[in-house]
Amino acid sequence: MLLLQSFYNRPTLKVAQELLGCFLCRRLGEIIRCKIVETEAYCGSDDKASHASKGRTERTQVMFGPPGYVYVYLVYGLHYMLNIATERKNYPAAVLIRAVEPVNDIQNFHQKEAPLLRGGGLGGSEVLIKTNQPTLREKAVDKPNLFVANGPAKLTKFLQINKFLNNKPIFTKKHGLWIESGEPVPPSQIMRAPRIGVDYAGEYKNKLWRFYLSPHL
DNA sequence: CAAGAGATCATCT
DNA sequence: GATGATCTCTTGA
Repeated sequence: MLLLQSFYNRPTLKVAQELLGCFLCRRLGEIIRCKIVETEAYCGSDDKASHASKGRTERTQVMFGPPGYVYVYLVYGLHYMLNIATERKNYPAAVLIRAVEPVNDIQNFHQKEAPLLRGGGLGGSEVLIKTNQPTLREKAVDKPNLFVANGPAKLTKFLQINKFLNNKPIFTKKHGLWIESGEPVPPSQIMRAPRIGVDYAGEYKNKLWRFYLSPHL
């Protein structure tokens, strides 16, 4: 079932958790369906880790807009991040999608990306996969689905998400990017942790606003 | 393994 | 002019 705008018009911490287990869908010729396994919440102007803490700017206006709109921006000059605005208009908040697992057999499409799995490093979200261990490398070859998109920049690259999707609604299939509900995840399966890369955020750096499902290898 | 650096640019001061 | 809501590769123990 397609998630409608009302789904996103709720407290961001709740939306971030309920997105786990849902399916991020992208139409690129075929439809690629990916299970969402890691998210982060960015809540309000007081949240020093949030772009919105600097006030309303051209870049951050999406976060201040109505719920259910896509916020895509470039970090470190090369990586796109995928966020979805949450809560009411004028309350700046969003959920960052940090990791997904393609449901399709990725060998069937995206043949350009597949070679990266063979030789390249793994990296990715530190909680999901701990780096370059040979055993994990072998599993990556064996189960590429778990590794192609286990990081916020890796998933946007894999799904070809860039600035063209900025400010587009995700509660319709019109723009080729939408989210479908999945089996509800029991609260006991949801892990919490501090958000990544926000050491500058004062007291907010310690907030446990990152949510993920335990990796299954 | 852990730690560090490089890549590279839109955005904001 | 500085700075990242990152990833990958290299180095060195």
